[in-house]
Amino acid sequence: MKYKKKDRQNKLVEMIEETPFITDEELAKKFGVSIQTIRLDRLELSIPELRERIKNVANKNWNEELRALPVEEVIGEVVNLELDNLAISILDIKEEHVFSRNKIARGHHLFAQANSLAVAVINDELALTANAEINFTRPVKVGERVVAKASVIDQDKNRTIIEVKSYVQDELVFEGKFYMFRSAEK
Amino acid sequence: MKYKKKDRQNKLVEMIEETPFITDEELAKKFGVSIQTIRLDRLELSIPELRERIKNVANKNWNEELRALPVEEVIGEVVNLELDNLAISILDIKEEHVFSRNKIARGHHLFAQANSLAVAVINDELALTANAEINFTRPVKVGERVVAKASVIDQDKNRTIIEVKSYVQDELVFEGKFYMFRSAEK
DNA sequence: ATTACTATTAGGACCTAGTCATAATAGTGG
DNA sequence: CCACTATTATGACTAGGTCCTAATAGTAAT
Repeated sequence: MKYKKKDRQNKLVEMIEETPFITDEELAKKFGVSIQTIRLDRLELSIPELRERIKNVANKNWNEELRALPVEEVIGEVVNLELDNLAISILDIKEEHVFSRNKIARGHHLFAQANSLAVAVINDELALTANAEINFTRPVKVGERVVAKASVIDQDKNRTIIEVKSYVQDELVFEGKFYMFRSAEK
Repeated sequence: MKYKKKDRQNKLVEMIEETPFITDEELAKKFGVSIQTIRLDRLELSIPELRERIKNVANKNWNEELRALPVEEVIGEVVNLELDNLAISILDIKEEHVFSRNKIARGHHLFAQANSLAVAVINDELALTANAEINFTRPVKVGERVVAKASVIDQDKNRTIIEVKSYVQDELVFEGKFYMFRSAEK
């Protein structure tokens, strides 16, 4: 009974993350408490109201700085982007990313995050991966947050070399060198 | 004389398309008319209210995030599997696999097909990709069918090397060498 | 049991960005 | 001037909240 509040608040955070388009009223019903309690919880947890949450999700897609490349084409969430220079994205490893047997992330998700970030950082309509050398340096488990950092390390007429390093906390979990084709020269 | 009704409505459509997060009040100011006029205009043009517009953008974003990568065990359909020897899978490239701009398949899908096939061919509970060298030899377009063939080319105590070649018809579109870890020895 | 404290619930005033319905007024064409 | 459209005004109502105050319930320590 003592931890009831805590438990509820933890579940609340989870639930709102999963289905952010949920009203206080619906939440109150699900938890069997009053709307006021839900609102107190949100206040304590600094979770904004429904409309703000919707706006945030919508804004992700409408961020003017990111409009060079449609954001939905990047795996993970882009948190920083300087075209032709560097980019950073975050991918939270969830159940759907891992092998059910051992809860280790499937390689192709880490690859997808890195590869799509490499595409995003290139300021070009047509950016294609020609080849890549990649390394999975440490297994990533469910619940971990992978931060991928892409940086352009070489660039000539129509080829760009991009290095992507992905970390969980300070630990390197993936690194890759991507050789990309561009349509136009710089 | 300001804008005529028709003109204003045309401009209105444009403006809302450009900056969908604009209130009727702001629109009224921009056009120098009353809020009611703007609302009549929206009614005639069947443009939903601000909150609905935001919700639409948000929903689009949300759906696209959810379909980032398919969740199935193996990406593509396995048509042949001999454990510790070879495996073949087919992946039909659809709209959701390609860049909207040029209809070319995103590299990570080809990688995912190859990598998950490499995992599948290994007769082991725990098979992880350690590193890989990959080559995208030809862009794959929407509508094409990619056939991936994985074959074990070397195997020792707890490492397996797998070569995957992917074809569209007879054309090689992707090749990769995957260095995989296994938990148990053979 | 009394006090202290947290947790929960309740209520009201106010807010934004609308909806819908009704009515009055302005501007223009014939 | 009349008819008609366009515009504006007004009021009642809505969802999904915020913010503030106040009452009550439950538990813990003295």
